Amino acid sequence: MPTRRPPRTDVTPAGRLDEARLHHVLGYQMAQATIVTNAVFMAHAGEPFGLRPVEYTVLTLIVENPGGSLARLARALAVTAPNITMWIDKLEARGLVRRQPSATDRRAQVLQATPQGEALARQATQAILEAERAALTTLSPAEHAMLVELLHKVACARGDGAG
Amino acid sequence: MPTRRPPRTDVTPAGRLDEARLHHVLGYQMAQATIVTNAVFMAHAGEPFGLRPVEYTVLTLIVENPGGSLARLARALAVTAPNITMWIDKLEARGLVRRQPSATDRRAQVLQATPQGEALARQATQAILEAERAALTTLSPAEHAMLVELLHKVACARGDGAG
DNA sequence: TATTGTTATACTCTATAACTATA
DNA sequence: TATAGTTATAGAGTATAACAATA
Repeated sequence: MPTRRPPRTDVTPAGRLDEARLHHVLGYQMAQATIVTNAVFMAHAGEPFGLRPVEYTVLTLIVENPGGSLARLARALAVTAPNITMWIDKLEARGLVRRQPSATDRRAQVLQATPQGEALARQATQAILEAERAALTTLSPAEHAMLVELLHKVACARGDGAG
Repeated sequence: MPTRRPPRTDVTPAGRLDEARLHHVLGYQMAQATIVTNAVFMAHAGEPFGLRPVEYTVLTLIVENPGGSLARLARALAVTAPNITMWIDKLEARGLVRRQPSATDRRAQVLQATPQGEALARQATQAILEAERAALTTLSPAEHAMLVELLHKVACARGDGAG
């Protein structure tokens, strides 16, 4: 007679550890899922294109919002001003984005992606979308789409007392 | 006549930036949502109980899996061995967990939470669950539960070619 | 030969403080 | 007085390499 094991539905994906109460903590599940999405990003976009997650996000937000300032970018990503300065420095040194003086506010700098930056962002996004779809066969297309929307709703809770 | 603004459904929660293509990148939405869950954790569990996110997770996994090894914990959290050693050092110095020699493997150390560690983990989990529920009024209870399950499915994709 | 755990070390990333310039 | 951006500096966190002990 084989050893009986109690049925388990709550386990960590890799470490085979119980997570009975932890299972319902959203922050914990976010961290565990981020392990997967980070690995997908690094393998299919980060390493091929030489981009860190933050660099990719910053670059793409600039591509999709030409003419934005560094301060607005810092708020969007919840990072500090010196931090954004550093990442823009790196992207500018690689010729992916450009700083230009704002026409309306002489304190501010306006950001714009170069043609190379736009091309890189487009290729990276394409690669990530395909890689995520391929990696997450555990989710149906409908579930995948629903997850994205639910996460967006969570993100929109920002400012409502969460941070 | 007021200035006309084009209707926008895809914007960053805080920075008011378009994210048309970025919107469908799961890793990006994960990062944005993590800003919220991290803030909730820090405000209601991290600062009150003096716990970093990793510390909370490590402690709770030990509470729910007494007798596990450091190596297994490292795999569960996808962190390196020296990293786990450091976090266990900190938790042990605070009297929250204990290391004990394994009875079956003389290389391994077995981890166990102290009564104080168990109490702290229980209180912290309670606080997080309540705080997340309170902060995410933008999600219905059903959506909240579904989000947790979808994230769990994503996390379970680990090892299937994602990392 | 692989695995467990530790130490030492370096690197990445982030945060804080102080500053200039402009609103 | 507040905001935009930069610089300098310190701190947190992580990774790598090398090692000892055991499987």
